[in-house]
Amino acid sequence: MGDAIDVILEQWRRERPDLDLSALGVFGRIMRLSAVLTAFMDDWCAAHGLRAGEFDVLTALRRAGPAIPSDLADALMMSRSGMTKRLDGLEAAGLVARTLDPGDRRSFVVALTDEGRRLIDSALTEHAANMQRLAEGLSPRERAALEKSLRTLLTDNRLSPM
Amino acid sequence: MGDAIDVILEQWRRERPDLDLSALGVFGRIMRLSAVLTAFMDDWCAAHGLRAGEFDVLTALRRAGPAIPSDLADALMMSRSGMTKRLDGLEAAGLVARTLDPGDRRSFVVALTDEGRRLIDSALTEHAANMQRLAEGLSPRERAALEKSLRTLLTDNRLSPM
DNA sequence: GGACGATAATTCTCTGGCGAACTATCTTCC
DNA sequence: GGAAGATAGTTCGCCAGAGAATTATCGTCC
Repeated sequence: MGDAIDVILEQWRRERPDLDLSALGVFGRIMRLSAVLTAFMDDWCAAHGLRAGEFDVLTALRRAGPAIPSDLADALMMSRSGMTKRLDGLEAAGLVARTLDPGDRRSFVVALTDEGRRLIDSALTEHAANMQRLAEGLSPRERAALEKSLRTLLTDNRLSPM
Repeated sequence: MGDAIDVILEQWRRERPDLDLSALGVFGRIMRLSAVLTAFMDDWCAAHGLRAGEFDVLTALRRAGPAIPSDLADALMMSRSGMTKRLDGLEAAGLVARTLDPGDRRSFVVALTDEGRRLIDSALTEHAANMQRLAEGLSPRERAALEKSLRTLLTDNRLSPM
């Protein structure tokens, strides 16, 4: 009835009973789920001829509309240089287009091409079904409570100081 | 009263009302929390003269005792070649030692050195306090429910097929 | 007991992403 | 209106980690 994290917590209880590492019951599982989800998305994207990072850019553009590279980088919590590379690849693949930003000559507006929009729209249907299926193990009630707790952790950000 | 994921869900509702992407309320937050936690650990480890990956190896050895590189790689869900590199660094830093495995001449037993053990034992105290503090926003009740739901997601693994 | 497939670790190569520099443009402030 | 700092995007160099290939050893099966 336990998972890998239960084993780890038990090991800590044995080796360092003086420490309370029980919070790893939450954060350890979050990290592991993230790793598992990442691996899943990598595979799934590869099967659709995309890299996971590219999929993220396409979905961001699809749901929020055209954006400048800096805002995309912020939204995806990554560096601007990394975003430059991703956009290079997506542009070479004909999935996005950089056009001049009329309001700021330092910048560009990135938008989906027709092909990019078609691709992401068709992939999204399957993606939604995948996500739905992954969450099936939880009752609606549990899912709501889970979301609420995760939002709490994200929101009151006790991470900054140290 | 919303976070970044609430915004994203609202955007999807507007742009693709035909799709049910509500499961992103769970998985999006898990991915974001993981990114935030990773950034936190990177900074904190750097302040202690370690890389986050090295910290993971040291804690694995500390709680589970000496192990061979393959098992360490599996436990940390990473490749063996990556583990070789990490161990090279840790060995050069004098924090772990590879000794011959008497039972299998293909392999080595990796163990903490005295210095490695001292380092990780002292870091762990602060680490436990950090984790404890990060979870403070949740009541014990909420935390238990959160752990249960996360364990469910980890355990009934609907990820494999496609 | 020898052949053959599995496993352990390493090396090599490749790649995605980060940070630091750099250029161009914008904004602000006197 | 011009100097000074901030911001946008890119380039460059670097690094951690993945995967393929390699070598050595183990385990198994006849």
